[in-house]
Amino acid sequence: MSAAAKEQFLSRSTEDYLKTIYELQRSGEPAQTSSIADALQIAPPSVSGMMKKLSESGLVEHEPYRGVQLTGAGRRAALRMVRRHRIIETYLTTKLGYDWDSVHNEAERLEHAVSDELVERMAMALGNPRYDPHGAPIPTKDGVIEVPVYVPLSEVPVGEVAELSRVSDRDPEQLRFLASLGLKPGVSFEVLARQPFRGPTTISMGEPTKQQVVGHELAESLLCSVAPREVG
Amino acid sequence: MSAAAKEQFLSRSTEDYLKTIYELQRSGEPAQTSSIADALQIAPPSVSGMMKKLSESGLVEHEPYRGVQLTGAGRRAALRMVRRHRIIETYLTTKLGYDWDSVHNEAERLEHAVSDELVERMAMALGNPRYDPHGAPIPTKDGVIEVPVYVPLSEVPVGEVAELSRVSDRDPEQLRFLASLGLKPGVSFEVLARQPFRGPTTISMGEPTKQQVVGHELAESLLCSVAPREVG
DNA sequence: TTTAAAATTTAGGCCACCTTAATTTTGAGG
DNA sequence: CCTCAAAATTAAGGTGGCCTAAATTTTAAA
Repeated sequence: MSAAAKEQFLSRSTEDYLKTIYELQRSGEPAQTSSIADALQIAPPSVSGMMKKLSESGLVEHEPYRGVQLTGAGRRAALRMVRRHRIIETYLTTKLGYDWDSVHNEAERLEHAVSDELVERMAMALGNPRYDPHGAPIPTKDGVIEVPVYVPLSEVPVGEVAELSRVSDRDPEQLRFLASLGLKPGVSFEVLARQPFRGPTTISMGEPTKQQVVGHELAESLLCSVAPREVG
Repeated sequence: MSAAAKEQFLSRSTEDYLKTIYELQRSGEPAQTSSIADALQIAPPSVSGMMKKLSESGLVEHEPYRGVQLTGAGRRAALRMVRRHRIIETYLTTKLGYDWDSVHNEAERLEHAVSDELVERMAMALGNPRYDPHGAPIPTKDGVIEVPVYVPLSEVPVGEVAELSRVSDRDPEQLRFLASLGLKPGVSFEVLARQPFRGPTTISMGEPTKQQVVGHELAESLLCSVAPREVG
């Protein structure tokens, strides 16, 4: 009776915890209780309790006072949720006319209610997309996810040409603002200038070419791909 | 502060109870505890407990030992769920290639997770349909529902021409069987014969015309519209 | 009219998940 | 090495929603 055999039922709450841990743990470090509590808007003791249960279920490894890491099973379950979330976001924007700033909340609820079959049907209808509307990679059905290397706009060197690859889907207001600037994944631009002391970055983009000034905080959350320089 | 003002949050469980009561109460009679328990696959005492809570919330009127009836607010909430369910079923069959026998369970989960906005977007994408794939009328956004008069096939007089209007969405096997016979809402047929003692009904339908024999139990669940006879 | 069967409610308990308050562990600075 | 604030855990308690067993009410049949 292997661990893979018991494809257990996970509560909505458990699914949320796993997805959150996955996202916090992307840096490789164990996820801390307080970060999880923060992300889920829950009191820390609730997290402690749940961590004990999750580790008894073999979904995380919990070293008390140190944090948790997903096990293989936990990671698979988390990636399943991530796939659902991103497929749903893509479907809602592409097929039902949602704006990219309003899909996150809807997906947050739907991801717990859809069946695997529905997810795959949506993916099929979309032509198995690889990225969601915010530029985030969509894990495959078998839990494989691309791990791109991003550089925040705030760190793209002046003079460089880069492409905006990914933005956070969390803040609707920020997304509406980005849309108003024409800043969405896939857009190319050149970094013209950057002021020191966490100052704004100036870029040029679009057709006809236009200059934009982007504040430091916002620039930090705009993840870009820089064309890799030839190694000479 | 009118009762309509407090558009309260309803738990998933509450939504299920209200929808069930609505469906049981269609005859006009109060819904009985045991019927509700039966429909929701729940023990009767659990229902009693919930009835007390629902009546304290003003969603039902509970006369102990006699059953419950929806209040205005309860009925509105129930119809909202019915609309969701039927819009979702229609969307899944029309836009995502689901068969009519598999949409019920999916809708049963999704109806609790979708937002009003998503429901309306789906309805819009479908052109505001009036009936779901099983022929059931879809309530409007404001809670108005058509109440057609049906005659079960088992009671349509021999010699009559009628149209199949509605079938139950509950039993996937029955739905697959009906599909294999070509029996779906909208199909017209003539009743050729019926055996007594709850025997089968024979109908002719289709192009080219074909005869079908339908057992009594199945015939009871096939709701038909008979062209109203001229009053002469 | 009595009384057994059926339906319902009350009583008491369990589980999942959340809370606040108290306690323990950790690790940075003196 | 010691102190102490921050972080995490344990303890204790609440709510929602379900259960079973027992008590009660209704019903319908003898």
